Amino acid sequence: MTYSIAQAAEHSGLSIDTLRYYERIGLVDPPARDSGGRRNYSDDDLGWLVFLTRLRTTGMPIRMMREYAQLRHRGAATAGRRKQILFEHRASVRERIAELQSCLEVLEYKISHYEQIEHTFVEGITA
Amino acid sequence: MTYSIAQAAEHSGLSIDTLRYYERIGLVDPPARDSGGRRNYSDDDLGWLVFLTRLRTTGMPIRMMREYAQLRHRGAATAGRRKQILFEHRASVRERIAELQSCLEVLEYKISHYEQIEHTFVEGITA
DNA sequence: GTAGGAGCTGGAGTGCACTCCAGGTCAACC
DNA sequence: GGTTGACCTGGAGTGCACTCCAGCTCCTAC
Repeated sequence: MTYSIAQAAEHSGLSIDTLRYYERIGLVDPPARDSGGRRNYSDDDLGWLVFLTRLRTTGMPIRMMREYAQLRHRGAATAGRRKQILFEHRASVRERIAELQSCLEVLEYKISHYEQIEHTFVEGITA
Repeated sequence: MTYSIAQAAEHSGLSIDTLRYYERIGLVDPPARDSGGRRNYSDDDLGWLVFLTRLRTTGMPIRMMREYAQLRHRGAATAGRRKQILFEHRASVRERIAELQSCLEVLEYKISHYEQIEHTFVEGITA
């Protein structure tokens, strides 16, 4: 099964321009082409694209994704290093979640502060 | 108690340049100045700066922080709108956390995959 | 009184990750 | 065979959030 660039974009959630951009910078291997020179993405290509979007969503910088892509290209011998990258990235994602949760608490506090103001205001009216 | 720009930077975790930049774009009110024209940040100024860093950490875009800052400047009448902004932002932070957590699962899965490869490899050696 | 260091200003430059564009090709349908 | 629409290329442009710089002033300590 092969997919046009529009279908690959649809499936991965990336834009067509971003797909071509990722190819240019070496994040994805150039996909096969049809007789007219158009890209034909394979299921494997799509799988990799989807994985990339996960890494991107978690804030991995493109240069690190590229390093990972290049290691992957060099085969099984690089599995250790790839695992290490994911390992470190997992730690940073966990940190990020913790950071967001702590900021969330500040937000909760502020919101409750506004709710208290509103409450006081309503009491002021009814009193 | 007042603070130099270096102290304000230290306390807020923002750089000196960023403090001046935030002032230029209207994110923070111009602080008082000493006789030599140097900025003197008050405790209130620092509190606001710290709150801004929380919003920034959670990914609030600067234009939204600026809207909030402007509303704040207009006083109590805008409290409702400010609360609404925080409310909506809280929802987006929660979504972001959920998104990160779901990507974290993919990462866990990938890492366990690499661990399985290593395991197989070790078995291959010892067998 | 001068050397050094912190701070000042307006404006230019940076890095990231896209996003858009002009001008072209190609296949299919009417 | 002409039009339409998807896709192609290389390269330029965008938006965000800083970050850096030159050239200056001011205060302090020697």
